[in-house]
Amino acid sequence: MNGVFKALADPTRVKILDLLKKQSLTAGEIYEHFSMKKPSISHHLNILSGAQLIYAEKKGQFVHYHINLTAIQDVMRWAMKFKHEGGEDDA
Amino acid sequence: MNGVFKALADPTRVKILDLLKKQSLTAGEIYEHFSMKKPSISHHLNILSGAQLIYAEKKGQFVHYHINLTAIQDVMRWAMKFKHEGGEDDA
DNA sequence: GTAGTAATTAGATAATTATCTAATTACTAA
DNA sequence: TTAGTAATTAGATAATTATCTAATTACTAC
Repeated sequence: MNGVFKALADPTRVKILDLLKKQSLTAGEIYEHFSMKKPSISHHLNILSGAQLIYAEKKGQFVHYHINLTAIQDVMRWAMKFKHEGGEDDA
Repeated sequence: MNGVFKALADPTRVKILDLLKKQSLTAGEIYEHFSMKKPSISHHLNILSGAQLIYAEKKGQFVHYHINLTAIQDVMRWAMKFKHEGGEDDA
């Protein structure tokens, strides 16, 4: 989970996730939504991929990025487990 | 949410939350579970407080820290909303 | 008040991370 | 095979963050 939280700790990356949950996009299309340079976007995409929050699919010279909701579900389960199975003294 | 994710992005802080979900502890008691120095723990407690993940209660010369499950619930809702109300094209 | 303990604040340093420019890889199309 | 486009990698720099020591604040008890 640490990689996921680290990935989510940057607003640029959360914004990328918000874009990708609406529709899959190429690296270039993602880039268009930001004011930073392409290599910086690549860097963020790389961190998101590392955390399994997105995955890449190469098509010709384009790289399409897709959301991976499994990782989001992991966050949900982490929070749920924390909240409900949290402070038992006698497990 | 960004403050919360930033707070969760450090393993020490998540471990503190794990301790506090079992029971409330003083700063000193929390400190005992780690190998780093007290001011570093203070720093982490401060970040967790800032993210509303914990809150402090001063009692004499001790400061008792308590978990705040509301912030955890916010994480849960964020993930749930992301997952389920996510990619509508026509809202 | 003075000594002792709990905790934080201040200030410095080291480690990490975000961003940039320049160079490179991979593919497309004439 | 050369020119053009998409994307990443390499390497440098700036900003942020984690940690430390030293100093300070706040409280307790004699």
